[in-house]
Amino acid sequence: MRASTENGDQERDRDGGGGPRAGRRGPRPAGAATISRVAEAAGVSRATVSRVMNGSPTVSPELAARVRAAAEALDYAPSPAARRLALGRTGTIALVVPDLGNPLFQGVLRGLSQAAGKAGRQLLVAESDEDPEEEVILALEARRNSDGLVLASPRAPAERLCSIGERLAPFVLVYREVPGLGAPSLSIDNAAGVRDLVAHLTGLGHRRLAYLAGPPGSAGNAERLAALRAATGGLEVTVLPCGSMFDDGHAAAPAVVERGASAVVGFNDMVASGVLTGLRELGVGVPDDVSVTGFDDIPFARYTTPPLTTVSIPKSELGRQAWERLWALMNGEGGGYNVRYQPRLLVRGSTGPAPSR
Amino acid sequence: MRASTENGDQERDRDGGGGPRAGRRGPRPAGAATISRVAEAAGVSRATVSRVMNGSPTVSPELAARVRAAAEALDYAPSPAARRLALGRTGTIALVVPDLGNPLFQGVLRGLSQAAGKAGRQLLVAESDEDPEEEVILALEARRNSDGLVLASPRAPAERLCSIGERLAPFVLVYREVPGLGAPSLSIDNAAGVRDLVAHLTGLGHRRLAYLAGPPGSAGNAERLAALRAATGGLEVTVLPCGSMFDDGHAAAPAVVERGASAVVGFNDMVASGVLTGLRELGVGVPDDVSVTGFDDIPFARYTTPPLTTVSIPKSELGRQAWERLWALMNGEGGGYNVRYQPRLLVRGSTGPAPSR
DNA sequence: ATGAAAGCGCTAACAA
DNA sequence: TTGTTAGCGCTTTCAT
Repeated sequence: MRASTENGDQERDRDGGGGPRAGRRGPRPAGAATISRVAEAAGVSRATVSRVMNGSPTVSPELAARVRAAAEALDYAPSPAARRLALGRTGTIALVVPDLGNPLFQGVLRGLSQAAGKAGRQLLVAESDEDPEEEVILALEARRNSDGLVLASPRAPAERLCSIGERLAPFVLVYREVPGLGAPSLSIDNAAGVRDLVAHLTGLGHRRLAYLAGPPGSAGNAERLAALRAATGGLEVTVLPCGSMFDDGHAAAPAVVERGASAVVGFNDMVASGVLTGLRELGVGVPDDVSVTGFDDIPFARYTTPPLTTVSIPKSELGRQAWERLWALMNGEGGGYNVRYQPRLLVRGSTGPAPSR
Repeated sequence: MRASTENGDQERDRDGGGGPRAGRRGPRPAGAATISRVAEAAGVSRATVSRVMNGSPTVSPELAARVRAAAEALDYAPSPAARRLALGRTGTIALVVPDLGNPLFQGVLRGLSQAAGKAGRQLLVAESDEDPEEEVILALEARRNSDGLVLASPRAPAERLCSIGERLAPFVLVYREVPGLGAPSLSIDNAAGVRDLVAHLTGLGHRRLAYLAGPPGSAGNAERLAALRAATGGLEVTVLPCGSMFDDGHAAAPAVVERGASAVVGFNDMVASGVLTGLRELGVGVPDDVSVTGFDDIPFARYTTPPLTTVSIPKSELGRQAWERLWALMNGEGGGYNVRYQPRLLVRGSTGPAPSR
């Protein structure tokens, strides 16, 4: 499957010891200077070059200068691959998410990328495409190529995660909490968010709600739905299967109307925006005829018509915090407590008093 | 800056040859099986284990089975770090973008991630935060840790890019074309998109346009603006400094009204959506009083009120294609021709006939 | 302060 | 078909 070839480098002979055999194949970037060449050019040992490159203070200024000059002249930079092997450290951390198209994960990606970047770490990203087993495989592989992992795995079964927990360490879990897993978890208090939403809605007089359900199997959806049921004791709640995308919400509009709900609670902002549009197309006024709420506060939520009432969650903060935790873990400090971020209700124009009728 | 420690592993002694010295420090994942241990357990040489792990057909079935059993029992997987060094190949490709929050780059990220993932490659991602020099530094570093690079670098000066072109190879450039750079480029024909937009608008009778300019220094903005000027011979075009985010567009609404433009051409969909909202807040009807167009066709553009007229560009297709090109390049096949994707005009509700007044 | 040498864990010529 | 051996390019004792 792999093309091989390449052999266009002759000039090689380093390795001071004058090894018995010489000619070898060469998967070398063909031109990259090595530590040996620099050492030779500077007239010092490889150890000294290594010391200089790593800023060890135990090198005489003269030598250091000579080495630096030689390195400069040869345009030398240490091979990351060789350092990985020698150091047993990759300088990289990994992020595994189900869907890079989802603003939730984009948020943690950004936060993590910036935090890790600032600390001089590289970031490996993998997308599981919502496949539970794929999440696990990718996590394992990503972890082997990095020093630590941030895992957003809404689908993989808890037991599965626990069974590989040790091989994943150090790692931190985001948007989910798995009891018994030995990793810190950064999650959202979905129930609290839903309660705020429901309180807001009932305060406006709404008694007939419709819930636009997220993808089945999503841990977030399960939590939000359960909280909704718990928070709406005497109320009528219709659960409409929906999804997580604009189009899913859009397609659900007719069903909402048919059920005669006065308020619809979307699984997330995308389905909420979708239903907003769908409702308008159906001639239903929002919020005059029906109120709509979202969840997550994606950047766009402020710009729907009317602007979406939703609960805000700290997406990129999760990424930044994930880095902090991971960093602590990688330094052998404990992972600290789990935290659940409390969402904040954002009342905007898409909700209003229930129509009297 | 780096905490060190770790030393909790004693049991070590491999290396069949019985080397003179023995005790060593050990940055080993503390527990990971090595090829030597598997070889020992299976009673074969390391070479044989390597062969089996790499599916070489030149191993007798018995041996292969024994090796596989031993590997399984020890829970062995080859060290990626060691393979990198031995093979001179990382199994990873890198993507460098200015802003992970921008749907344009998210699109190529997704396309690339999926294509590379399907091919069993890992993906390294770095964000330059719109800093031209940072783009270059990050690109260089990312490239050293990968086998190939996809670079979205709207800011870095062409000469700078050319000067490091060799060290970046193999790589492909997206959303930009740099003559003389020895890398294939996948870009968007911004001028064509703008022409379509202008034709559409003038066809509707618009004569006074306002352009909401993107960030200064953005290559995309420069192209779009130049094309706009070229395409609007006798027309009045006001250029309003704006930016690339929702809020920038939103903030520009008053200026649009003040200039009395009958149509506003947004640098991208985000500023267009922003101005849409801003205009409505000002009591200006869209498209009755003024028409608005965007650029890019981000997922949300269909869901604004009214839905945004824009030009669609193949964001994730760019990512997929980038992988194809990179793959070809990595196999020593030429990079092929540069391609400019032609955007497609999407007429939606945000544009209409110019008011007669 | 500097160098010699022994690996890190794997692959691939080469020999048998 | 299998083993031996020489690296890949770096870091790090240990001895000087």
